[in-house]
Amino acid sequence: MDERRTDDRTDGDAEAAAVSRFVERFAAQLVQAGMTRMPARVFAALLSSEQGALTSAELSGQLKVSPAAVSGAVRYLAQVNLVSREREPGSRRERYRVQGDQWYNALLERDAFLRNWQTTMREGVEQFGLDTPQGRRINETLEFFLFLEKELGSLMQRWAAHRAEHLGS
Amino acid sequence: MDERRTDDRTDGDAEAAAVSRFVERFAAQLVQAGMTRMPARVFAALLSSEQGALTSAELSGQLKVSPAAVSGAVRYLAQVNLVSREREPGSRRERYRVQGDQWYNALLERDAFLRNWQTTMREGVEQFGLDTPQGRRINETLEFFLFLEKELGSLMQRWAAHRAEHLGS
DNA sequence: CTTTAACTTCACACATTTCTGAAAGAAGCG
DNA sequence: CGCTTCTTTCAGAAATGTGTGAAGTTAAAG
Repeated sequence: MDERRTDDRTDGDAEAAAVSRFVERFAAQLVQAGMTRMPARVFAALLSSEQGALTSAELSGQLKVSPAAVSGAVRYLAQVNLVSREREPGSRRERYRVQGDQWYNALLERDAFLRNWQTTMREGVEQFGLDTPQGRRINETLEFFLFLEKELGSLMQRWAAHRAEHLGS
Repeated sequence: MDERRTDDRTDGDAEAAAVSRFVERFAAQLVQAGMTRMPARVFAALLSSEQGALTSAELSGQLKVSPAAVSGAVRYLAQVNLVSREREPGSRRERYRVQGDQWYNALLERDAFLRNWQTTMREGVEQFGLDTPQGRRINETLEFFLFLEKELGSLMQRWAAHRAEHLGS
């Protein structure tokens, strides 16, 4: 173990820089996977925060972006259930928190995608008919999506079990 | 069954329009899932083609885009193993073909993603340490990715079995 | 070895996306 | 009930991405 966290707060700046490196690197990978930049950065920052929650001002400062940008990013993240909003009682400050079951939800959200794709494929099969090569090819894709939907359900159940066994929370 | 394929080639235009609708719709969904537009359109067109393969000129004409655009799209698709290039012997024409195991490969390609993410998460865990909430949170994410990698492997095996059983090819 | 057909590369124009600053909108506090 | 503080909305500037046309490259055919 090298220079990680020089005991609590001996050097806040270096610590902050290290956090920033991790945040930006993770965010970049999320972007690569299709997420837009600002939501990715906000999500990474929240995941790296001690409490798993930060205020708008904290995010704005840490990521060096305007409050408006944070607002937009949070709106998106809340919509896809990766982040929840908390009103701190007795203040107009709002805290944004990463969901404990973040990726779980993110994957489940893929189900909606799969449904849409299945619909499209079904229409394709109808249009071309199973007596054409195209029709059969598209039908196989449809079968794959159906298979995937079924499998992802049980996969997430196994994850929930695995998680409960290995980790307290 | 309504107006699908009025027996072979009675009305090529209407048929072409119907194909185009399917292609564009499917492409739009691929775009929504993160693929760039032109590769998505090319892939959808190939999937809907009778032979599962088209020449550059055919794609260019059908999608109403320049050869340059097709070239770029195909380069990408070949890179991610969704399409293979075939040289028609005795002609400078090239045919692009959808892989039979398209989605299979697309998913396997995700493995590379997972590895990268795992690396980043491991660094995060090291940086924060398991004695911090952040560290534990990031560690759980790492565990999830490890779990996912393992599960996806067996999932694809099951698909291969399922496919072999239900379909001839 | 030249011609010609097909594909590719590259610079640029157009379109889209993304973030900011300013103004308006909520919500506690005096 | 108005003041203050935080958040959101919106128009526009800046950055980014995407497809085209023209020139360049490769390879078959004469």
